[in-house]
Amino acid sequence: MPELPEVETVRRVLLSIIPRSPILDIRILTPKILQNVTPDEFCTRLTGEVLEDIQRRGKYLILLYTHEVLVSHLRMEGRYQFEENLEPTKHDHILFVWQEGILAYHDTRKFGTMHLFRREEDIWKMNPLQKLGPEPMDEIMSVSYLKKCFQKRKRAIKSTLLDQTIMSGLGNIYVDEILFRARIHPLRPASSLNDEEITQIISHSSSVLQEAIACGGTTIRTFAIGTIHGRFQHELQIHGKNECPICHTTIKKIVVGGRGTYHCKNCQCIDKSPSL
DNA sequence: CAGGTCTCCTGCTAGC
DNA sequence: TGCTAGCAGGAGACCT
Repeated sequence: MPELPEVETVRRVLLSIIPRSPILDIRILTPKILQNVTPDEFCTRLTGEVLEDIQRRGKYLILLYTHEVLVSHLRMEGRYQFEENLEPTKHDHILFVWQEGILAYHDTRKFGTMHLFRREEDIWKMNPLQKLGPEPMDEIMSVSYLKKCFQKRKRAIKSTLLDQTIMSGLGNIYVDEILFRARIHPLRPASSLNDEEITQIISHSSSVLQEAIACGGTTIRTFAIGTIHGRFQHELQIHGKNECPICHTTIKKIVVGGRGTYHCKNCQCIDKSPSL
């Protein structure tokens, strides 16, 4: 499933393959993907537009066209595929048509979303971007910032790190990896973390994401984004594993905030006393 | 405001 | 072999 590193990879690939010519036509096969505009409005406003740039914030793709901004979230299984001659299948929902070919938004579970804004609108003050917190590698990310966020939160650190309004970009798999590297139990109340542990979280969040971005960029086929296979899955230490790579204890899978959560009960102690 | 639960959706799998 | 119930999960809605 696409998380920040995958979205960043998609951003780079889309930048390289989307034609810099006017969109000739748009076909909406599944209207529910569109969040804040009608299908008619979406087609009218984007037809004739030319892509200028693509940005990313957290897991959102931000496509800047001449007069419009398309904000796309891939959720679980969303992906884009560009082909010269594309015959839509049952999971293709939105088609962007150029002289040079067709870009299809493909999403088996239809969880993905698209928002459309005008360039003059301040998208950072509107949903869904307005509530996003800083990314782990942003300058304003600091121990004092997170400490303040964690202060009144008694909920599990795992759930807290998945909250995109506090820190954006982390998904289920990466949070497990970060907490394992930081040796923090996923059920620890966020408010119980000390400065040293928060420092560890920031540093591992940043390094896990950057390693994953570096891996994601290596195995892309530039002609079809639907077939990205990142290398980072081979670097996972805890998520989906059976045995702890450090102490060889059997890894526990529990449910935290409704999310499958892997941790080593030996290396990631529930109380603060060091277990190594 | 914090936080828990439900919802969306469909492919996959465990169990019969 | 074939069927079905249940599960997975990001983020927003809704309730306490």
